[in-house]
Amino acid sequence: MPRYNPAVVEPKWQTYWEGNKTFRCPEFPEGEKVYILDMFPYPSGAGLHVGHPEGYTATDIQSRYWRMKGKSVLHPMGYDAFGLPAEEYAILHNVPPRVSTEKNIGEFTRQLKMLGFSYDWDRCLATTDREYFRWTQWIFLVLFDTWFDAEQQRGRPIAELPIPEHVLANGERAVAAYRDQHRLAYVGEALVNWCPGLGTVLANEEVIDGKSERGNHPVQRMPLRQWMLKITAYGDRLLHDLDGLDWSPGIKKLQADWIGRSTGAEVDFRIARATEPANHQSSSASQVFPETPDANTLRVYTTRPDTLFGATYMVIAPEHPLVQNLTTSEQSEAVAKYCQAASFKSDRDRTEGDKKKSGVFTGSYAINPVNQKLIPIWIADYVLIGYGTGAIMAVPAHDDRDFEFAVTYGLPIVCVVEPSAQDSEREQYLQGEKCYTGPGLAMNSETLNGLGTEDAKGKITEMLAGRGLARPAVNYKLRDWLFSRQRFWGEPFPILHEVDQDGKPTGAIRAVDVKDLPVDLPQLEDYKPHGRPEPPLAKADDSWLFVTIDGKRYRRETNTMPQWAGSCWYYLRFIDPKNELAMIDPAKEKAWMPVDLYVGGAEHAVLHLLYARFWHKVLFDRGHVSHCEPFQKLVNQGMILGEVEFTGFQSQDGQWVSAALAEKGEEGYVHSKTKLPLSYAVVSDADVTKSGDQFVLTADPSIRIDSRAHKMSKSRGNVINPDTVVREYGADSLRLYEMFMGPLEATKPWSTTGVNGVRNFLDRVWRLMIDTYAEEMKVVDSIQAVEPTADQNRVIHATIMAVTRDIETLGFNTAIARMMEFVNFFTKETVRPKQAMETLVLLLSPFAPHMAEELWQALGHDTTLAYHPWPTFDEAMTRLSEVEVPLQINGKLKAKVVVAADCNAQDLETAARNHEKIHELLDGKQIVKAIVIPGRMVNFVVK
RNA sequence: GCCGCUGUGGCGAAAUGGCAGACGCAUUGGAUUUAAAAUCCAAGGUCCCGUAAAGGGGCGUGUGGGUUCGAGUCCCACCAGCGGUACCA
Repeated sequence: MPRYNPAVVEPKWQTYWEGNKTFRCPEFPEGEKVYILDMFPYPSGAGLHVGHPEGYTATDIQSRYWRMKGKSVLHPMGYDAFGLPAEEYAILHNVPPRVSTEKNIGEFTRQLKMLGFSYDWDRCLATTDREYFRWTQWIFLVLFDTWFDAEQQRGRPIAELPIPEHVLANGERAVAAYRDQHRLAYVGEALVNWCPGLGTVLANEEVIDGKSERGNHPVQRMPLRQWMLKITAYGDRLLHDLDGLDWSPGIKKLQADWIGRSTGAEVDFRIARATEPANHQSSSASQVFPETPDANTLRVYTTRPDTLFGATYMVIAPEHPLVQNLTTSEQSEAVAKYCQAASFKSDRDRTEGDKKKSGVFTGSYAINPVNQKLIPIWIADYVLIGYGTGAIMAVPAHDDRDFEFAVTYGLPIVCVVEPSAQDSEREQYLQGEKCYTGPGLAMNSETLNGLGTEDAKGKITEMLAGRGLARPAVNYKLRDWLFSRQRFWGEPFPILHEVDQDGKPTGAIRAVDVKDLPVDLPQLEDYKPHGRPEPPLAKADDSWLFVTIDGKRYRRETNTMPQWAGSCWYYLRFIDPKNELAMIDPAKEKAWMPVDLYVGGAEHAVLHLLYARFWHKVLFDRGHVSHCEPFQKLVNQGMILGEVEFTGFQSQDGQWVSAALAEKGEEGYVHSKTKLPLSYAVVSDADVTKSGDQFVLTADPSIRIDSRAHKMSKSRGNVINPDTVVREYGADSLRLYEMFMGPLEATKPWSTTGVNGVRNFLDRVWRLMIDTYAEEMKVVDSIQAVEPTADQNRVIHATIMAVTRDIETLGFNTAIARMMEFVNFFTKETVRPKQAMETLVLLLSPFAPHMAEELWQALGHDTTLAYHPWPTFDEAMTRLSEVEVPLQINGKLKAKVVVAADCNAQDLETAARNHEKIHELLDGKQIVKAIVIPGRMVNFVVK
């Protein structure tokens, strides 16, 4: 085999690895362990795209590297296969979801194996496997069996939930209902996102701009009884435990912002009734802040209690329970009209566009507890019923939204926080002409005057708390996780609803016994959604739907779990994938967890990672896992864009229009002056010239051409298929190219000539060692069993040092560059020490494993190099005996001098002064200072 | 609007505060070849002065300031592109 032919080499080694189970991972680590995990793919019908191998190659390099460093490496792969896209795909192709899913999994597996990843395939799993979702259901039962003890800040068994006296007094049913309310998995009436297009409800996280993330269908808000998971209980821990994780600050911030913890105070405002004097009460009757406000009290949440004196009106959400109560007869018509309009508005309408504030006056007033002033109560949809108390005190001087509303409706604006004296807009703030949201000194606030914002918050909260009118409060943007879906292709809930003789639910629920898990999906002819909120599982036969236990009749829960469920814990199952007795063997869990490196796309920054962390914490609280966080180090690979394209714009009559004149219109692009529609066309790079900092048409330089890479998409036709790349260049080239493109975390455009470039490098490596003219596999004659020269040793050791460091820091692009330099160097050497060649093969093996194995064999080894010790280096060998030191005058490079590498500062300075050119330049100048750094540089500061 | 990321040759990119552009693509020249492909070797930031060839000098990391003997790197302000997000009181 003379020439490098990946089409032969690659399948050969894939077969070898598979046949010898080269990458089988031991049950328990032997020595130090490392758990390297990819975000498992969703096996869509489209197959792997080039974004997948990017992260997978990065983890594969690390896995192979650590194996050679002697660690026990757990590196598994599986499939996240339940959920909407798979079901939509099955409907489209008119096959049962299980059939199409298994077919897609087969295709993904073929592609992953084609790329030579060193997974332990014996651990492969899919979330749709009955033996897998059995334990997903089991974990759901753990959630169902857990309540959150706010005092201890941890989840505890439901049996330990203290039952209040008054509940106990109401008997067994009341106690059961009380327990059900406190479970981490509970049924709640929630204003949900119902998506008729998909026939299911969606989590808040799955709704983008009032449309479904998947399919872009409109979403309506409607109240439905749904399974919820009490993730909010873990809000503080999910936030706090981010501190100890080795994640990028950006991702941590995304999670923190999503959790959205804010601190402030709840304050009660007494509603002014015509029948009682305005200052009837200035404190609550009991001097204790009531758990729930009475009908004459409007409770608000504020993060700025220091601005209470500036509260000039109040706003309640249109859905607020006090709307009726507060509306006076004169206002009732206007209020009814406004609230009705608000309820018909979709979330999209509410938030779209310029967000002009609208509202309506209720006719009622509240009493500001700090100064007894009467302030009007308004209704406006910029206040959300689902956050805080659904009501706010409006401080227009210090809140942008309140300011805008106050200006619209002519409400008073009173400045109570003094901006700094240096502020150029200070006067406008003080006059209430502009809104000041920063900190400052309290003013117009009686006893608070002169206090800083933080001090004022504390003081006023304390004062009002003493009168039973306020308490410190914490709020989260995070909402409880809506956990049920009305679709077929998901895990059934292991829950039974008791029914009476007429088949009506009694309200009692019970868990399916663990021994009866899994609850499998029923056989259904027609599992398609029908646009109504009853789940398709309700169409199952009675034999599936109804069960009788201990003489009681039950109907199964017919909702299914969302796609996130299976991906919340797959990393645990990889550790013990075949365990039939438990989710995981605790000893194995302890030995392998946590995940040491988790690599995947940033699109999972909030959803998957937050949900998985939540489940993990519950399992931790209940003693099933030993660490409180699952993923120690997280790295997000950047997106791979399509090839860079030059795009020009053309008007309807085919005339070129400069990109400078094109702007985005309602649909597509329009001419910025004439507003006529423009079409865009890809321009060949041969017709484009660079002019200044932009590109123009060579034929007409007045036409500017856009140059950029776009996201790969079917519609744009710029999708790169890994199969094609492997066929034309080989898997090793694909792997190497994706690592060479740039930093792992950066967004990078694809370049086919770039793939060709790394293939070229692999060819050079091949020719460095293999005699391409020989008939048989044979190394070149220049490879000899001799000691390397000093120069060769320097290159060898410097390369080992750099590649080792770069792999550990995930700097794969520079590691490859170092190996290229190595090859460039040794290509010129007529004698190539065998030891040097072996070193290169070992260094290259994590990146291009097929070629490395083949060369390793050609060099005379008869086993895989996968466990061969990683090359070591001697830093002393990397140093040159002489170095060239730059000489500067006033920081400007003027000359260079060659000195011994160990030359001390004094000798170096002397050498520099004696340098002919420097000597000349220094002549007649006064040297103020000389900065001399041995081995690096000399700088003379002169006057 | 807010948040985040990114601005370095024709392109992808390197560079513990110390020689900007390693490595690769594309380009150009040379060697080899009957020829081509392939391969090997070499060249190049830019402007100015100068020359047969040399050589010499200035300017260069989005813009403007600052810190420093010295800034692509640190600080401040701004601009542009990309991505995310949407009234959370």
